[in-house]
Amino acid sequence: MSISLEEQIHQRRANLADLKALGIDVYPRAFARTHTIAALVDAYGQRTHDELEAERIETVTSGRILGIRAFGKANFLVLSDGRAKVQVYIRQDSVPDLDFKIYKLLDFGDWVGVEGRLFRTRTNEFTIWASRLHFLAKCLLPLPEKWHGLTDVEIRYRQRYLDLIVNPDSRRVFETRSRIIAAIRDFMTARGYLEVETPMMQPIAGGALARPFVTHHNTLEMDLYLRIAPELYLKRLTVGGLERVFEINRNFRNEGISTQHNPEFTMMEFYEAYADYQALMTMTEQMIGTVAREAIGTDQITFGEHRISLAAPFERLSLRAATRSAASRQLHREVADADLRNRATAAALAQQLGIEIEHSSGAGAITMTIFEKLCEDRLIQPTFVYDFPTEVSPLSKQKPDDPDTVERFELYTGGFEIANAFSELNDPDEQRRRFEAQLTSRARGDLEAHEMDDDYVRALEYGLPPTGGEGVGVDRLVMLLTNSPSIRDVILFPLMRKRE
RNA sequence: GGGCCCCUAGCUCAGUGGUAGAGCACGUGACUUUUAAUCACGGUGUCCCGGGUUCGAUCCCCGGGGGGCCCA
Repeated sequence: MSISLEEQIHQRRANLADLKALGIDVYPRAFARTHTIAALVDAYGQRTHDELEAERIETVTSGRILGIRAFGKANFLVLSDGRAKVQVYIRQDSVPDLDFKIYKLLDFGDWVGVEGRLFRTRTNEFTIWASRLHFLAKCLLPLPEKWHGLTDVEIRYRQRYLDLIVNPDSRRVFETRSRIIAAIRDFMTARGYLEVETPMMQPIAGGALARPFVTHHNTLEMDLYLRIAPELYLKRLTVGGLERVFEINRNFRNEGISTQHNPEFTMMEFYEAYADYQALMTMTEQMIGTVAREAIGTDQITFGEHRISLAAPFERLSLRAATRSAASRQLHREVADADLRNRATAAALAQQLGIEIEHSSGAGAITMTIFEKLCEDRLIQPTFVYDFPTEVSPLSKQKPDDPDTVERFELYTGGFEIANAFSELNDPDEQRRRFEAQLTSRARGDLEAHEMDDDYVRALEYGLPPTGGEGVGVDRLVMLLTNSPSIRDVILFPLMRKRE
């Protein structure tokens, strides 16, 4: 009697041993098939019973057993190649004796190859009438149940292979993710961008305001950071004359984990000489719509309870105006632009709104905090929020008539940020002053403040042309386009605590 | 880091202060076009871990672990 898990595994191992005893190679090297299951279903799945009988189509295919219906001398397997399923009919008098013995030793989850003819059963099911059965690999552990599938999110993330075996929707998310990245790459290369790769291990973690992971190179005896952004290296390339560059790669930020944050995440970051942030807004709304249409066939999406249009043009909203308007509504009085530009009045405003702020925050950081609290999760339709405080944007170029404000925007959709862009600061003297201001913040205790990067300033001294740059959060874009509520649903192996 | 919730069979889930159940899966048998196959028989377990209360804890209490959601 095989009942407990141990006994089920034992039974499967016994079946494997019996297969070996039949003299077959139970771990064969290769298997030549004429069709994948998906190709079979695509090509012939619509054929009628009479058409299949007339054409007598022979096929060789393979997959994992996801169903066994046994009737003694007439048996049915359901095979899956992950994208499609097909039924296989195994009659004792239609296959060699050896193959029928193999059939008797099969378990749910095993990999097999099948040769046979396509037909439709009495119940009109598209089926392969097997003439040969080949054993390809054993599944030694019982799989999750076929009807309810696997819903335990912890197992889905830790053992993604099980999720992929039994939850076709999960596989579809990652197929869509692949198409999204391909569509982004196509969009960029079609516009003359060069795809590059820059260091993931950096001696100075620059290009963003975030805490880095630290690592160490043994023979160089050098501490290194996993990059928080590729920004400063990509702009060095623009200094070097690469006028349009992009990189799709991982960033690492040593901060909290949430439905919108994984410590490692994928960014598409690009720089375009002679473009400013206005040009990037136009390009971004084209890119998002194009990628959506290419990856999922439409720019009209459902995200949770929302219907969202990703068709250009997107809404445009000044950061301070959006913040003032939300604060005014909540306090039932008119909040002035000046209130956001002075630390004392901005701090007072935050207090009235019941929003906590950091001691190291100046007026700009306080404005950002208020914006994030009051506005961010209400920005459901794609919206460019533009003109950020200089204080929180050490790498962005100021507006010509307003040194407190930089030419920067973030794109919000579905209630979260999916892109961040600006006209790049290319004045080396101003850049050095900004880094020094960041060092002051750091001294006051802001662990996310930017470090000094002398070589980057030196690169600017050689001359960076007017340039616009942007980072697009690929994982979050995938969340939107696959209607996934958590970033862990679009990352194959999200970071989890160690087990045991 | 804080709050709330969850952890029971391989999976999906019930349940109880008296020693644990269902469906699927699994085993045996019947069945040569079934399809969540059916029928008969069989019945799985560190009730997340540790401690406490109790005659007795899977259940109540305390601590810990892992996960989810919300907040930071």
